[in-house]
Amino acid sequence: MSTATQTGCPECDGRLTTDASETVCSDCGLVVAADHIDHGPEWRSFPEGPSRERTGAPLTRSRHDRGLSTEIGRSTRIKGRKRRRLARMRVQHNRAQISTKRERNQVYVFTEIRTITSGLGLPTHLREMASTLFRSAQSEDIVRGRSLEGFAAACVYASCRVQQISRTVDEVVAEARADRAELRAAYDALNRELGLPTGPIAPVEYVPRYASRLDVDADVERRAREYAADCTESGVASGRNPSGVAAACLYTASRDLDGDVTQATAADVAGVTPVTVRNTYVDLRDE
DNA sequence: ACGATTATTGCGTTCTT
DNA sequence: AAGAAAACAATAATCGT
Repeated sequence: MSTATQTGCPECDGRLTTDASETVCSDCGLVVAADHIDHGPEWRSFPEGPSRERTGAPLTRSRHDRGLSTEIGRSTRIKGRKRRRLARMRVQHNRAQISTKRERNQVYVFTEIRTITSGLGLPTHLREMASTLFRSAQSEDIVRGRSLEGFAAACVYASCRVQQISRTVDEVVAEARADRAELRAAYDALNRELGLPTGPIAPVEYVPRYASRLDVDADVERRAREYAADCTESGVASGRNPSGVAAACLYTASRDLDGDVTQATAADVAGVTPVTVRNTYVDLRDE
């Protein structure tokens, strides 16, 4: 799903490779399609205000009923038949609560998953996978005690990992209502309890996207892809942040061909530091 | 919880203009 | 000569397992 070859690039007739969010020409680097905007849930459609939320604040994170629930009290002053009727009502009410809580959580998480996936320009099937993942999480009872926001983000991130689609944690968090810690807590739980088949993502998967952000020539990108493949081969990439490796490959390629990419700018698009780029660059050279 | 990678910071050096 | 970029080093934070 990561590499589809169809008709040629409108610009130079080169090969088009499609990653989850962008269709990029491998020869000239032209980004053919990169639709990131979704006109989904309404709070996202309102630009910056004091708060994007239209509803009030008292929704507590990580309490599964989100702070909104109704209890039927137990009064000692009511006796007899009336009392037993109340007890029955309480039982039924609570049962109803449990199922609707789940549903409410689902609706909430699904909409959140939707805004994240569309913000990242991820395809529909990935969104569905993320949603399914959350259902599994619910039925395995691992949601309790962790934030729903974290799960929404984690389900998206996990789906990317499983499907070898290159998105960093930071990129996901940027679109999500969760922070890094929440994502990780949920992601760890997901991995532990569900045993996801998540391999590391190959650095080469990051190259096209970063290449277009850096606005480098097509031959630089092509060379960077070769370097990325080498890194995976030779073990330079193993154990390292694939995003950083991709940045180093782009830097090296650009340097080879007298491009103007500095370690700092390469590091910047990949969300790593120049030091990281430099270290991988050195290792890449010595191979 | 551990070991390895990465971030951060600061600093003397090399390259560019 | 001045400023930017690349290099190096030490410690703190974070990641993958």
